Amino acid sequence: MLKGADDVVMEQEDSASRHGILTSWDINDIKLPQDVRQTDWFQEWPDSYVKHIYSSEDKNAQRHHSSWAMRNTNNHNSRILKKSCLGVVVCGNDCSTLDGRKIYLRPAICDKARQKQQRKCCPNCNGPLQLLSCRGHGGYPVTNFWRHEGQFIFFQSKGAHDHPRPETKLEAEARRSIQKAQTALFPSSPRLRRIRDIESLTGAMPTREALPLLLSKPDTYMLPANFGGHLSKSSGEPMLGSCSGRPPYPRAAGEDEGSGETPTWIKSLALERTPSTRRPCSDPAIPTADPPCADPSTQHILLVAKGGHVSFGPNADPLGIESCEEKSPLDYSGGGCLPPPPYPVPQVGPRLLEPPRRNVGDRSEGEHRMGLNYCNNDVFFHLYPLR
DNA sequence: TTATGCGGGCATT
DNA sequence: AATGCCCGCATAA
Repeated sequence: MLKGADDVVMEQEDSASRHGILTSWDINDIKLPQDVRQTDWFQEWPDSYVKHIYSSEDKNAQRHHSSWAMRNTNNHNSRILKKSCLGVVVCGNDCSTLDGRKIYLRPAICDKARQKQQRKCCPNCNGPLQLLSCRGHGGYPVTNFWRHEGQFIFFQSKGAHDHPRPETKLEAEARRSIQKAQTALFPSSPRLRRIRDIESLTGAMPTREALPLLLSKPDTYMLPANFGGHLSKSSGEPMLGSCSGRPPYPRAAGEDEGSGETPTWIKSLALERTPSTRRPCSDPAIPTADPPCADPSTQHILLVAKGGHVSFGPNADPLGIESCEEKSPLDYSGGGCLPPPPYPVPQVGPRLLEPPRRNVGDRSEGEHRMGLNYCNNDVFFHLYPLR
């Protein structure tokens, strides 16, 4: 990020003005423009210092959605909703699969759920998970502001995300649905429940053979048609993560280069339901080889590629994995990745500047507590004897 | 159970 | 005073 924030803003406003888009406002202005000629498509991945004006009819804007993991932040201003980015959950081992995919999980928005999430293990190498916090706004998390004014919803983003994109909200929701289906299919036992915990967290999926069974509520797994745009209103609305990926005529401002990055497994689910229309979008890169960090029996996991793609490992036995949550910190030299690094090596991006945070030692999450997330190798060795 | 929003409160600048 | 963020609470999905 070599450009200054002001440069970025100016460039974007130049670009926006060329498109006849009104950007000469700030979210804190007493009066916001109401002579808006054109509203924006909903932006799934707003980044940098962008502004958007959405229609107040836009469901996603109404809900202040984002595919970034944004949490509410109190700014002591009830008129302007402020949200700050939670970053992305990565593998503390910085493990990769054979095809170079990284694990980028979506941090839970709810504090309690996020703490629970951080006690779990990497779905790929079983190493510790690490919350990579966002520091894209002067060392602080990127902030998004939402303000409802008249028939418009004004959106402003401050800061450029300095971390990879997490899995989308849609993927997380689909996972939860699948987890529910699993719960219905497999009556609870403590062991199964813990397995499901991991699957819920990581996106681990049932075997493909089992999927049709689990897709008993097909609509649940289809992408919501209202997530991704609003102008078309009645039909043809671009879907978040849909195969079409992009709106038919999106605005240039804040163009979302990632909107076409459909998670492979969602594509696969869509393919299962609508093969004739979805087939051209299928991703041929669904891995067929074993990922490097896990026993083949555990590879029904969600893998997120560098570009945000998601795919599944080959079929797996859902009983082949055991949770290591809430175990004492231990060396994880046998933790799936062979050979493992001698210490966690988060390398998602250089962190040259410490953020101006206070009471860092008191913080209950983020990089500083990754040491608590290590897994119990006794359990792990039991399940994954060294070859 | 989790996401979301609100607002009190505290520390820092 | 502005800002950042923690926390608890309430509500919705």
